[in-house]
Amino acid sequence: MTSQPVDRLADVTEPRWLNEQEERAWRGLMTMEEGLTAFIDRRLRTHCGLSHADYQVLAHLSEAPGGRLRSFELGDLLRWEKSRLSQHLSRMQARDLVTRERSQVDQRGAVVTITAQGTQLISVAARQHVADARDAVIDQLTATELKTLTAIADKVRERLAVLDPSGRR
Amino acid sequence: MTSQPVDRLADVTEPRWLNEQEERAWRGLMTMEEGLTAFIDRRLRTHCGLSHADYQVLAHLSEAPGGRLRSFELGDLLRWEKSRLSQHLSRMQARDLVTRERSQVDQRGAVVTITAQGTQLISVAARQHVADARDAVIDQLTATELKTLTAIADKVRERLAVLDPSGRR
DNA sequence: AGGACAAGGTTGACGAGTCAACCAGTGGAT
DNA sequence: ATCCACTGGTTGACTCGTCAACCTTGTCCT
Repeated sequence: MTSQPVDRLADVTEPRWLNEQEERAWRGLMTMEEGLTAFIDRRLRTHCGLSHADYQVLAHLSEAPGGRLRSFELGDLLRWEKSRLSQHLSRMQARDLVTRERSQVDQRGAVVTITAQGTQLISVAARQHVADARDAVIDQLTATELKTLTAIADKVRERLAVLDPSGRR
Repeated sequence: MTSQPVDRLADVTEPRWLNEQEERAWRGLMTMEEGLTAFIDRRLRTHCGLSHADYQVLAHLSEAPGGRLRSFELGDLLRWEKSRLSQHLSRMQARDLVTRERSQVDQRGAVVTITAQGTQLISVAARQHVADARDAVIDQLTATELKTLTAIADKVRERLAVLDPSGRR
């Protein structure tokens, strides 16, 4: 629109674009991500009646001692906004997957507990989930690729923590 | 590659759980995905006022000859449901990022065109996007990792196409 | 030509996520 | 004891994605 002093804004106006190899990697990653999340969610939904979000909530609860967690602990594990968690738990409570009570220790707080039905469901869903994970990803890769993938994920997560410390919360 | 009948039956009751290495890879991948999509979307939103979805629409349009595409072509590129596309385009049209007209060739169809403002915005956003992609992922990885990542993404996408042919459409 | 069926899009209702505002309880400082 | 900031959670309004129903136009078959 308006003419600018070129040198000062050099990297704003002309960044280092991706070369062919980088472009392929980036597009591939984005497309894989979209496809994979859609796939996982769809399978869980149609085979178990759980969304991926439901699954994650129940998974964390079922791994916790007594199948119960404080709301904020759950939120930290999931890295969800508190309002999202609150609303989601309301819906899950209505479906009899979890219960909520006031904490005895801290009157502000809520304790979330997985129900028998929730426990039942997550046990089926976990089998489905691991089978899908194998089928779509894990079993498709060599041992080397698996190791590299882990390394990549570690690096990126670490980097994101630096770039975006708030990280959705 | 595919499991035998016997395995399939066994899978239902007691699947092959993930070993430690596999578990780390899978959890790492999931967490990276969530973090990365959140990051990309947040940056685009706060720096350019575009959601990632907006970005993808405009990117495809700006790469098309004349900055225009039939609705269904756009849908195929994005792999979006047609209703999602329709609703999203309505919102983008209201924000003066695209226009829609009836196709002359096929009276059923719509032709979507990027506006001047849309062109302006995508050019800024693309710079932001590539900078973020570098910063969070590309520049963090070695050449080998980048190559392996591409290979992994290719394999997974290919596998997903087999497992989930509908693939969100 | 006529009728069935498919293709391209739109709409409405609903489930889900985000943001900002809010409320109640907690825990210091003074 | 009182004031005040912080923490843990909930609510309401808005945006976004999905599903099913629907309408119009094109296509094919006879």
